[in-house]
Amino acid sequence: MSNITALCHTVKVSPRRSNPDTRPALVDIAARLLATEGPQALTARRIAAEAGSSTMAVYTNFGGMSGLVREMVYEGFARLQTYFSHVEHTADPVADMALFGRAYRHNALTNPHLYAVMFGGASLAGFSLGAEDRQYGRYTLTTVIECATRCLEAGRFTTGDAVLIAHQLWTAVHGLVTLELGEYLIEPWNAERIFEAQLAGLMVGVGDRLPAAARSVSDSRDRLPEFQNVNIDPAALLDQEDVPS
Amino acid sequence: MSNITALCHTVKVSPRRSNPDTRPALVDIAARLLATEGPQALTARRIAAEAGSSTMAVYTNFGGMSGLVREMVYEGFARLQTYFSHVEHTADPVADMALFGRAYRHNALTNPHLYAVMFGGASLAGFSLGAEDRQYGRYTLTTVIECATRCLEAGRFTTGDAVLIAHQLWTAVHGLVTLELGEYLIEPWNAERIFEAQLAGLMVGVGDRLPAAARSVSDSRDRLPEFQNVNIDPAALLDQEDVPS
DNA sequence: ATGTTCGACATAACACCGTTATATAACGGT
DNA sequence: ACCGTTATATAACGGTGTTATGTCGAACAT
Repeated sequence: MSNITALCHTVKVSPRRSNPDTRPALVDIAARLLATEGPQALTARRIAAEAGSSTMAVYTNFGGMSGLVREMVYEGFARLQTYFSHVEHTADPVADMALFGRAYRHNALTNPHLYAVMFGGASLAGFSLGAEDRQYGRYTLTTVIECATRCLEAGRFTTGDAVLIAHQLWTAVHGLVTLELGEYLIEPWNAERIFEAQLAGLMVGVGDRLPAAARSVSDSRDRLPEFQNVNIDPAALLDQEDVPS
Repeated sequence: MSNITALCHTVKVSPRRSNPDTRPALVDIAARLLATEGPQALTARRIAAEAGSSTMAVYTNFGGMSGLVREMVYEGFARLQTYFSHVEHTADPVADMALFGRAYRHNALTNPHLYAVMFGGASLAGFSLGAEDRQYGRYTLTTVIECATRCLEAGRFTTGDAVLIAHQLWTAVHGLVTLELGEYLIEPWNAERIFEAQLAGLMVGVGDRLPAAARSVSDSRDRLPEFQNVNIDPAALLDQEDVPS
């Protein structure tokens, strides 16, 4: 009797919660393996062995390897967002804009494998992100869009709209960073040159005056060392909703 | 006796040439599978079954799957070079420059999987290109560098040098195309807008006057339909040295 | 013309991958 | 205390690239 009522009302009867420690531990191990040994080390068996459990832990906690690399992508965007949160609003919005580009590149060069999973992920484990996952990337871009808006309001940028300009910065820096990360494609010293030229050229291209743009880009370079001290908390993943403590 | 002399002189005794048809057939099948069914269909067993042979054919002809995808990369750069060879020198070098960008994007959007292998190849079959393979990409870029030189000589570009400008165009368009190919990252209509803005902004950013740059970019768009009729010869691979007939 | 030889190809096995079926054990609600 | 549900372990399945082994055919030397 009560069984039937329970079935009709709520089916939550008596589940067994998974060990709350294993899930973050798996993410942590996966992130470490990805950073230290590259994508080929990111296998279910390896991760399970490293965690002292079986491969089933990956499936109960993430539903498969796809869910785990999805978590990696979230982590990657979270780190990018962390860097973005460290660029302060100054009196020179164009310099702030350039600093966003530098933060983006700094994040990619600091976590190259993670960045590769974020955007080249279609190949890893035959996994590709869904539409809803992509929203994380677009949410990250809103910070840059706001900065572009400030540049437009300040009269520094005169061409295009804020969304378009933010996308221009994104695609340009992403292209450079991607080719920079792929070995033997661009020499490292050349990448540095191209990046600076790309940054200054973009500012001029969207309407800023050449001398002012050059000065802003130069100023933003002086603010780059701040990112060296940014503390990336490995536990500060985006999936904090199930890690309440 | 003569055995010893033969050994000392030339070791070429009596090899069995591999069937001259199988190697191009495998490349052709691989290219077709990649284009029609994507990277996950690019397996040794599948290719061998399609060719009616065993997986060993891949190893005798290419030394493994790595060699086969290397051939795919060559094919990809050859197609890009084919498109590049179709941009003619006009009186407006900036329009030619912009057309190179359009040719690059057209090639990537026409052969998306091939493009992904060319630059995202680190993930496919755990294969990454070597330094010598990368030279193909840089050779392809020389055409663009020459065009940038013409722009500089014409006084249209005033900032930077030809190599730097060509790299700026490459990285910018590559970044846009990469994000455009990754699904759900950029809306298609937005990609079009960003590309046009990227193109015009780059020209202005490297020193061209805004109205002239806008006109050149617009003119280059009118020349784009020529690429629709470009005939990509599937047999015109870069490894023609061993296909003498 | 004939024998020899060496490599291309086929078959089957190996090691590894992600995934899943099954059994067992541990937890939460009644 | 019981019982159901679910996490976990073990082992297996189908798939991958790769390799060992054997066969056979084509090209050279005689």
